[in-house]
Amino acid sequence: MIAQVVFDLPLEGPFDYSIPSALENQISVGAQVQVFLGTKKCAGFVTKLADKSLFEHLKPIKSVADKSVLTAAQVSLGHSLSRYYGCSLGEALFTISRGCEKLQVFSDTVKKNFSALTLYIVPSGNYEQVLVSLIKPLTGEGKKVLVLVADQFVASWVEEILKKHFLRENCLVGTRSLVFRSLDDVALVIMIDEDNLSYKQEQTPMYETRQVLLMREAIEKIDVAFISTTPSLELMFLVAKGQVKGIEVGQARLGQVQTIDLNNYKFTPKGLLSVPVKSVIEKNLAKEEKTILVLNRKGSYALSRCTDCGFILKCQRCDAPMTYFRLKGKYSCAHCTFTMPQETECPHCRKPSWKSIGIGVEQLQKELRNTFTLAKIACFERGAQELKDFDVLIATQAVLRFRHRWRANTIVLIDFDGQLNRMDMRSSFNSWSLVEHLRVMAKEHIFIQTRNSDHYVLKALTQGNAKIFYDEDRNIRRELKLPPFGHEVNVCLRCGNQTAAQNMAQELYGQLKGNAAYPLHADTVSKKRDQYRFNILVRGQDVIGMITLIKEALSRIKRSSKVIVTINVDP
DNA sequence: AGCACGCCGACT
DNA sequence: GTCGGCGTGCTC
Repeated sequence: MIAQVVFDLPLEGPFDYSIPSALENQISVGAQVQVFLGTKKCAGFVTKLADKSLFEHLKPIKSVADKSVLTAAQVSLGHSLSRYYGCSLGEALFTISRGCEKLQVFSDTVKKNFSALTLYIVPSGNYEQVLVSLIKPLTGEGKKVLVLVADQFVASWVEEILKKHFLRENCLVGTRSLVFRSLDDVALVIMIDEDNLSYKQEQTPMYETRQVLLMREAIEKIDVAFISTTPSLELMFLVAKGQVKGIEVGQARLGQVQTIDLNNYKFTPKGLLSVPVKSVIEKNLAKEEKTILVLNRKGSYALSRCTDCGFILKCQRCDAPMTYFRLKGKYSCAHCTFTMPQETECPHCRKPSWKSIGIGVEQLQKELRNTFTLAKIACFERGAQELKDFDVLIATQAVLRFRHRWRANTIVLIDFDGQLNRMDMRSSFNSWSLVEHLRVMAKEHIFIQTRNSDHYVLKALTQGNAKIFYDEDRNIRRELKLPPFGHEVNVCLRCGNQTAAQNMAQELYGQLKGNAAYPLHADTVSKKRDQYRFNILVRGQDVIGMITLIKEALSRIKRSSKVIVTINVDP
């Protein structure tokens, strides 16, 4: 008997090893073993047992780790992950294994006869009743419930709710990697806010938690309940197809959304605050009510440039302009840690025609201080766990972490258009979803400053009608063959040496271009943290087919060891 | 990915 | 003469 073993490396494998008779009864598919790969001792997982090998001299398995045995279902999930996300089977299995490291519990297997997928749409954002009604029937029977949450803030909110209603510790609350835990003793998986962006892993394998959960459901037949304020289009599509049952719970309340059309205030002095917003802040100050101004930008200015020679200050390590921080008196890069001291003249031509342009938090702060001299104005800091006392708060969307604990009278979106007009297929969803979540925080009103009042996102928001948004966004995505109607796979090649990365990208592009079935285009040249990046985007219907195609193309070209290749499905 | 092997340039 | 740079290719 021989064992086929895979490693946590970008190597396809598997590698054959002989099984010493002393270890024979400890080795099974899913077992973790220690072996020598080349000269190094490595941990690996057994993926198959076979009678013979094509290799003549096999190394023996050195030892077996008694814990971290993967279940058959987890190994099966590993295959699905590696096929769909283009990582090696070993990388997939080690990702799964790390995801349940601290949580491996051995208890009775829960019998499952069928599975159900349900989406609870809760426009009010209050999930307490749904959570309790889902979990209550399962308590006292030794069955466990997994609750997947987007971040630590939602985790502690959910834990508080559970503590209030249930005594027994039969719920496990955790972020995305909890999706890999063994489900043998689990009766139900609840995924909260599946549309949240932090459910996407940004390292290999770049998985999407919702997708992994659906893969697991297909393999293991487990009940899954999604609870969301603004479900993703991907999930709504499954509801429309009848694969997921959709249930709307309650009505949206609070925050009425109103637009402030900036086109109507052309002749007011320039600044970030429109006349109606100023008067609302004033009213709130008089009533001692709080106002939150949302502006999704850090720093003062988007970029600094010379109005004479046109020179733009860029980061030394990245192909991106530097952001100016007026209060700190320096320029800082959004992509790395690089900073530079403030200049008073053009660093290139030394003329005084040196200007910083764009809008940001610091400018808004200055404008507020000048207009409302007596108000307590605070800025929401990124790392902040608590809110300090204020009358007017300037915040990025990170302020949403307080949405279940805390409310303001009025919320204003200062630069909604900047948000909406990003050239990104998800910018419409993200803008709409942001406001829908902010509604939970606003006691009275949400004001949106915009020049695009006719945009379907704004119509959906002001009319409080999600259907307007979903219908229009679905049509656009269908037209452009974007998810859920098609998929994108991005292959990124990065290297400190520009020509090395470029040559390999060119060669790979040549290999993929020949395959006429897939429309394809090479992407922009940019540099991040001293690494040059080239992207090749493949679009199509069948993800696994595209991944196979890319893998074949990669195996045909000669690979420079310095160039790092990453595959991102639906980035 | 990590490591060995191997083939060219500047040093005691 | 040797130390060490990194380009190439393999790991059962």
